[in-house]
Amino acid sequence: MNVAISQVAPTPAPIEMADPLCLDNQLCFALYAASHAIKKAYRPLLDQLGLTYPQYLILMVLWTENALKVSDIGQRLHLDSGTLTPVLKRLETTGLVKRARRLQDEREVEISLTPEGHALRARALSVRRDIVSLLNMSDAQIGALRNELNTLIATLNVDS
Amino acid sequence: MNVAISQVAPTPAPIEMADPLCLDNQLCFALYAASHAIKKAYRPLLDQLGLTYPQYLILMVLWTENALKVSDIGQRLHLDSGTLTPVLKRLETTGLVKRARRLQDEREVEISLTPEGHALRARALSVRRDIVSLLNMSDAQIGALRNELNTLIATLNVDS
DNA sequence: TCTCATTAAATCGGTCACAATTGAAAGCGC
DNA sequence: GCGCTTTCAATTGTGACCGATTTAATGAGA
Repeated sequence: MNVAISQVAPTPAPIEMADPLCLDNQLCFALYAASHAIKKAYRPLLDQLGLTYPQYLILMVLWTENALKVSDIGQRLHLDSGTLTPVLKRLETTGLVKRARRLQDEREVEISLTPEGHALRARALSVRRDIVSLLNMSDAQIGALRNELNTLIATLNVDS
Repeated sequence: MNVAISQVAPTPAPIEMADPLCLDNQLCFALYAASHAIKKAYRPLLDQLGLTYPQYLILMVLWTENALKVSDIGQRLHLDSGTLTPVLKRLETTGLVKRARRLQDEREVEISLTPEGHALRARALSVRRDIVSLLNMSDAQIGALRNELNTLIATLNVDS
């Protein structure tokens, strides 16, 4: 499509086929770009809820299992406290979650939803519907792709 | 798995199946996690080359087409100057690329590889080989997944 | 020629992401 | 009790990302 360089090409070198370092041949770049593309698709919808994408993921965890330790959330999202702590503080500031040291073990901080955080779930459902319709894929296709990716993730996480 | 086509049982489902906001049911999270997992797999290998993952992507573009404008690189990687400028400056600092205003249009900055930048390509080839072997997938499987993702990216980028 | 709009890159502010370190709390072995 | 190690969250420093704005150069029109 837009492969043409506007300038006069000084080197008409023949394109090597299946260049192993060509961007278009990279699964890793496809993952990178797809991840960014979907974040970008979510942004305008999540903006209306006052959420960023990582914040939405954290809430999704909490909507399923409320009152988790920071490390539990981290285990589900594959993130550490260095990433989560500041994001959780922002969610606390916007009034969607509470953070409290556990009495039985003061090292742990329990994250739980406020009523506002709970209430946001309903609006998040419509966000998800909008995204699914944007994807232009059947539920089966979505599920198949998701499973392929989950297999890949498992492979990479085992022998890291 | 046991998604019943039949009518809903008299009792409301004890566990809601196919929770639409459950993390494990999200394609978007699978993409997010897979993207992070592959970045993590690259990190120890790229560390040996003194590169970060985005820097590696930029070099991959330049190994295919040298001497591009900032916006050309941005178009290929789906990134803007706000992201690229600082990364390109770091690549300049480490001596892998040069940045120079174009004489015929002083608004444009041309990015080109230094000899060191060119030389790094050989070592990058072995990085790619290591990653491919880690994936535990055939070339055909990798290509198929890549194509699925590229289709998804195209869909999302059209109707943004 | 002199505006005026357009374009390209850079800048700025805010948010993630992660490695490495810190500090506090808990558990242990004696 | 008393050290020693482990565990958990927080902190720090670096490097992306992106939206919005700014600055400089170009091009078009009156």
